[in-house]
Amino acid sequence: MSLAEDGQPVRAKRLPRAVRERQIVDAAVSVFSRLGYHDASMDEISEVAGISKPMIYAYLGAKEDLFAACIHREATLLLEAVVGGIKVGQPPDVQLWHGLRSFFGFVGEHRESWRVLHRQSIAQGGPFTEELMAMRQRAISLVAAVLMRTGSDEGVGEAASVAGEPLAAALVGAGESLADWWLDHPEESPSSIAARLMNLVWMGFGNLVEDRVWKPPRDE
Amino acid sequence: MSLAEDGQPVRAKRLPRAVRERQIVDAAVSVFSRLGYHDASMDEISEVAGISKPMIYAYLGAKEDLFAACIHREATLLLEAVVGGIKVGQPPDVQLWHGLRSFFGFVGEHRESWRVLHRQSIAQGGPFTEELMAMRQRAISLVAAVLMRTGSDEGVGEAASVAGEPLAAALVGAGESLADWWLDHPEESPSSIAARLMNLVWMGFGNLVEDRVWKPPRDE
DNA sequence: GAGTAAGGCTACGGATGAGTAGGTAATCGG
DNA sequence: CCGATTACCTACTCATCCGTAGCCTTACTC
Repeated sequence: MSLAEDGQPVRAKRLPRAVRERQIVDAAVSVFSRLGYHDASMDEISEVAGISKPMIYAYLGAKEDLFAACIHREATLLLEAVVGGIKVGQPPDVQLWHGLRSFFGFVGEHRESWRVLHRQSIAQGGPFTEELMAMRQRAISLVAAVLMRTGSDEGVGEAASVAGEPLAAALVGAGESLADWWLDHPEESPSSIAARLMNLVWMGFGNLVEDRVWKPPRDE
Repeated sequence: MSLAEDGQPVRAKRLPRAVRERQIVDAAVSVFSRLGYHDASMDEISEVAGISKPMIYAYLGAKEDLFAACIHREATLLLEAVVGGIKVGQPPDVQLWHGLRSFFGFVGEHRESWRVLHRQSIAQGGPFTEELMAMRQRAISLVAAVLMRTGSDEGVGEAASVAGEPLAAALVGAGESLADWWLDHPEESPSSIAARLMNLVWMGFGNLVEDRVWKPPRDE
């Protein structure tokens, strides 16, 4: 238990429910990220949140519910960041570029969120996967829409239009694991990571080995 | 406890240690894959293996050791499959194609192995990640070597040679998550999955949206 | 400034599951 | 055929940790 300097037990200051809920989810994301779902104990989360355990149960329910709340909040934030980064009316490669930059920008600034979101929720399976699947599906649709827009503008080829969704899935997957890889190689900048993936998926190795690379437009 | 039809307790038949160890690891892979590291209990593994729990401890040590043994065995098998699938002396795109096909072929026939290897070991972190990292690094080096060979043959461009390793990392990552995606969309064939990734990383979207696709050579 | 609702706490029950102690039966070298 | 070795088992101990019962205490409300 926490004791003040005079040895008296410390009671947390009274705060409105909304604020506490935020603090609790913050703490939970941090602990889940560091220890994983199972090794994270409700006791530790409550300690990090600066509050006692029964409050978590009162506000956010059981451990599963708490975890689901984490997933949901972080997924929403991530998607908003990516959607917000894309400017309509641009050519598709530029849209893709901005989307990737927003994505890696978010992951770079919220590594803990990403760790919980991707690694943990995938590994747990069950009810958590659904939340993640929903987000991934939205991301895939987004990418597919960008590609299809190109198609309708310029008369897309048969192969691409038929395979739009799975290709988008592959790209989203590539982004996910490159982000994972990045967790373990944190020295790179978000833009440089985004550029790597952009070159890989837009130009392809076939072009890259002959030094034909993709470059962002002037205005960045 | 297991009882025979006459109500007598059943004692497992005596078998040499090597055989039992194999059975135990087989059972462990299956249970870890289905339930995840933490929810898998040693009791259930012993039951699936058709043997009692102390035998596991006697032969393979604690739960962590058992899991590490699973990772190690499956990783070795996977890498051997991929390396064995690549024929030297072929052009780089064909080598890549064969490597991808072997990879997805293995994952398709050993979904349980892949689930343990990738999803579980990544999520657990700690000592298990190392084993996986080592394997991934070997895969990355392999891919990088294929790309670099192209470079020295045809005078590779500055961008590609500088970025060889990270690009290979991105490709390996893309393969990993496409395999993960595949776990949840099992209706596709291994070749079709491999072809998707091949097109994505070799041709790039830039080509695909204009219907320029990559096709395997005549002899498959 | 009493009443009350909402924020906060300590301390425990109960389940689960890792790991072990200590003993029995089958095989093998002599 | 007889130790000795090795395979194998049942039945526990002990720690961890989720979730809750029951009880204070602070701050608005009239």
